[in-house]
Amino acid sequence: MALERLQTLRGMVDLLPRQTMVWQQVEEQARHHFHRAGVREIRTPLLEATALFARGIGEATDVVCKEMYSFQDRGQRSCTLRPEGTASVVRAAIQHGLLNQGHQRLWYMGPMFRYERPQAGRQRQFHQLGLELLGVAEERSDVDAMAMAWDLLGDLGIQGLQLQLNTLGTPEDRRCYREQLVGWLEQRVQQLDPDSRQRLATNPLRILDSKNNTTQDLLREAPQLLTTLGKESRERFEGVCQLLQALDIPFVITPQLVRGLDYYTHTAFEITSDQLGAQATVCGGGRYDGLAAILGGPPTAGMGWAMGIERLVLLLGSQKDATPPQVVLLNRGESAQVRALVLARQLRQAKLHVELDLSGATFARQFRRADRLGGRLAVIIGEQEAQAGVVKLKWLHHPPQSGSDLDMGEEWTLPAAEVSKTVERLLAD
RNA sequence: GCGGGCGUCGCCAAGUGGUUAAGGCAGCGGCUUGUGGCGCCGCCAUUCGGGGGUUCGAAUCCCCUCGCUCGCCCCA
Repeated sequence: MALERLQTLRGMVDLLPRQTMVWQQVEEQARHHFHRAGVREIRTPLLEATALFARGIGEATDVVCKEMYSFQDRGQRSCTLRPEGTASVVRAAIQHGLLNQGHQRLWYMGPMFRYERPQAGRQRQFHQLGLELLGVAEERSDVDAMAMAWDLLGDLGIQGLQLQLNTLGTPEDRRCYREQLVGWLEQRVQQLDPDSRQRLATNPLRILDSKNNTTQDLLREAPQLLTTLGKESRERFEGVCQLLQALDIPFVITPQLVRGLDYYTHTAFEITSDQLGAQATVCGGGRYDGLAAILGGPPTAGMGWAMGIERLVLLLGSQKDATPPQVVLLNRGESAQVRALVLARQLRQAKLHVELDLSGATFARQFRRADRLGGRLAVIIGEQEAQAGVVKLKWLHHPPQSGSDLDMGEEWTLPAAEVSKTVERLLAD
């Protein structure tokens, strides 16, 4: 009877060292980006009261009704691992009175959880990078937010992206349109695919997004949200489009872009890639002017988006090895090992990237490993050097072009006290 | 939740009913009692995701199960 293998839960993923380099690159880029734009970071708990998401995201949405990781804690409270970030950020802003202190420009990054069947670009624990602008209703803020997403992706060097734009109007616009659409579709139920029939009762707007071809053909004749919008909503949308044009950001209007979460109003958008397979959305977001009030706060305009970091990393072409060390410290013999330990610390305090060989293997092995690591300079301490209070220096690869006085293949012996300076000088050339 | 594909060593991978389960990479040890990037030698899966069955005999066939993966769905 074999022991049960302990491994990650389904849909949960370990990030190994060769992958974390790319993640760090994304994280750093994001930090700089937001910093330059005056957006400040907010960190909220992974665990929240279930009611926050039920109310904020919408009881009828797939996320809430089938995808949440919910459980009772020891105090019989219903808790949920956050499936997205916006509800938490708005909750925090309300709870701490941020909404009474002028508008807020906030970003976050961290794990989210949805109980779904994993596939390419979709995991049960995944990571999002998000932006929320609270307290500004201006069309300019919609565009500012979208521009930040677009430019961040651009700076990361991601190609082949498309910005898809739509408007959902006000809740009244939507309600009105929904009635029209449902009325129109009910007369044609027989022509609908089973999925869409189901949705007619639960979430009729999502039918617009159906991938069923005959349904899509049928929908060509259906009433359009864009044409049933109120005047104000329509003008607002046109304003947003013009501002995007002013920024030279290309976009396509996609009337069937509906978004899954209830809280969206007016602007809705997605940035998609043609290289991600079925899960093509890299970034999604929109305006959610009603959310703060739904969560019990002061009525507050809101605009935001989230990016899936796993999908970004997929697009970045994944893996990078660690940068090679500048110095590798080879050492063998009891007292030499102690000296090497001390020296490694000194060199690191001098801000050098130092790899200390801890294997105790023969020098031949240690050289081999140093070479494979791609180290530049070898510092060698054996018993003889340890006795004499010296170390040896040798290039592992060709010295920098500017005629270093230590030649390739040559070795210098120098007092331990001078190593730090000499190494810095050699590497600086 | 529903379909399709797959599961042999840390990684890649041969093997499709018959005695000891190829090979490569990585790792470890040696050739070289203290000098690498090359080479050579040796070691590294009593076992083929797990369980049951068929058979004289199974990694190879059947059933169940778990996991991975792709798509539907949904979205980041």
